[in-house]
Amino acid sequence: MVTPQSEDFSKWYNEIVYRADLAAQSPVRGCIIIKPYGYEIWEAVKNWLDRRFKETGHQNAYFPLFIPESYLKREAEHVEGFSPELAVVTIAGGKELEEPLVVRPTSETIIGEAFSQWIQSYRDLPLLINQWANVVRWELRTRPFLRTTEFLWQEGHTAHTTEADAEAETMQMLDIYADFAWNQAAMPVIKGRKSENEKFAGALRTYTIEGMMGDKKALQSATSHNLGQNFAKAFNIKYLSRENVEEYCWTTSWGMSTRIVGGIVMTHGDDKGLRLPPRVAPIQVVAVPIYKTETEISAVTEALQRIVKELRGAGIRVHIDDRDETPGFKYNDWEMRGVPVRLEMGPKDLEKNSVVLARRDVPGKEGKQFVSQDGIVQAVKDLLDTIHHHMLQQAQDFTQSNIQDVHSHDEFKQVIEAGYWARGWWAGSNEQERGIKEETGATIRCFPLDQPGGNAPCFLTGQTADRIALFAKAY
RNA sequence: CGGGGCGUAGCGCAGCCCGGUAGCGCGCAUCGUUCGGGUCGAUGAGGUCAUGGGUUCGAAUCCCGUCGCCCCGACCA
Repeated sequence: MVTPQSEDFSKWYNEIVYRADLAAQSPVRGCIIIKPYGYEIWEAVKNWLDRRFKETGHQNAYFPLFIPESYLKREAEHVEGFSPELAVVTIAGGKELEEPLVVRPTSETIIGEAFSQWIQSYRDLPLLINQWANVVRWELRTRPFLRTTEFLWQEGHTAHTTEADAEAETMQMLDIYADFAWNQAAMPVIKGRKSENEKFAGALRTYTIEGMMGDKKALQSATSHNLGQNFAKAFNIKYLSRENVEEYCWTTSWGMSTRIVGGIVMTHGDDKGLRLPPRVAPIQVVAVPIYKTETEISAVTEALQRIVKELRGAGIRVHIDDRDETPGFKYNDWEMRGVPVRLEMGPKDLEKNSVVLARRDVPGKEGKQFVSQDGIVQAVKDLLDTIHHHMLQQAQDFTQSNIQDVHSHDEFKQVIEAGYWARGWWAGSNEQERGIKEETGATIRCFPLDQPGGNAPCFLTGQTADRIALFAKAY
């Protein structure tokens, strides 16, 4: 049995990560071993995103893990933002290095340097590059997947001729992330813009998708930055325009990381374990044969093999659990590991030409149904789809019912104190935003892109505000 | 960096106060049994007790130091 979410969410999360076999602790502080089952979820993320990146004209490349320390310093805000969490190599090959190398915390700088050489003319633009990589940030507090010292991600880096083009790229990638979250991971994230305090170090504007986890804390699930000309100026990324004038590029960067695996766990998991959204689940259907005698074993196995072959032929990811354990043990085991559909087949099914399909998202008898073996492929496909939508709907209901509108400072404090997200008109300063954080622990998660429009008084200052902000405690 | 906890079998822990040469549960292996919601039994394998030093005839246990990891905060994807 796992610690119930209601008792200690954090403890629940840790237990799930290890017991569902997603990851293991490593000998290195803050670093985890991503085990095959967890890595397969990441591969699902990766494969989907990679396809979308390529469809939208991006190409993959790979840049060095090490970055000359001086590069980081070329963009003032950037170095200030990242220097506290850098790992720096000062000795290599038994000798002290002339210039220390930082292990990349992100690659704007070294890619910016490359871009400055690659780009000469407006004909070279837009330049659309992505890299799949590991990065290192020496965070003070780590948690499996959500914040590890080393993590995997993709970082897109692009250069454009105009601010409008850069902004369009930034939004396009944000939309792809949101598409992934909603339609693959069944996470109803909210798209929005970061406040000045929360934006990426060195960016002009940062956009984010924010998701509500099972404990109502917010998780920044991906970000997309319009870097303006900040990095172009710092790294001399210039092009010659059609009019033969030298101009600075407008650049963007955007990323999603292995953090999303933690987000999936915390969005969907329950007290029986993990619940994986079907489209990212490494195993979509686990087949459990049921039998008593030798004759039954061969009969059931044979029929099951046939069904599984059919399902696999249709592109469904099926695993047969033929371990020498009792069915009950297997049910619990696969529920812990979050497999969306369990297919049971036993002697009774052979007689009736049926199988049992059990849904992970609907507990107990209610989620079980007998289905004819004829048309099993379509039935399973439909069921996986139904499960996806049901999980999305559940998460959406949960998110919506835990966001409260606030109109005054007192109301705000109560709402945050009670663990909800607060939504309210905001015209406060950066200072006042920091004050709120100090006072309640909540930060502006974003200014949602979806705004009501018009004006209303700021809940804190009473001044006329032209936009609403979402506040929450965050991971 | 502040606060707390923990290092003993693959995992989770007991033993330590009151020194005498290591034990329980799970897991693992083999055999049998069971099998539509965590079967049951038998046998067996597996440990430099984190590490350095000290006290002692004798240290997992007492004393001093070191290292590491985890959890809670501040920093952050």
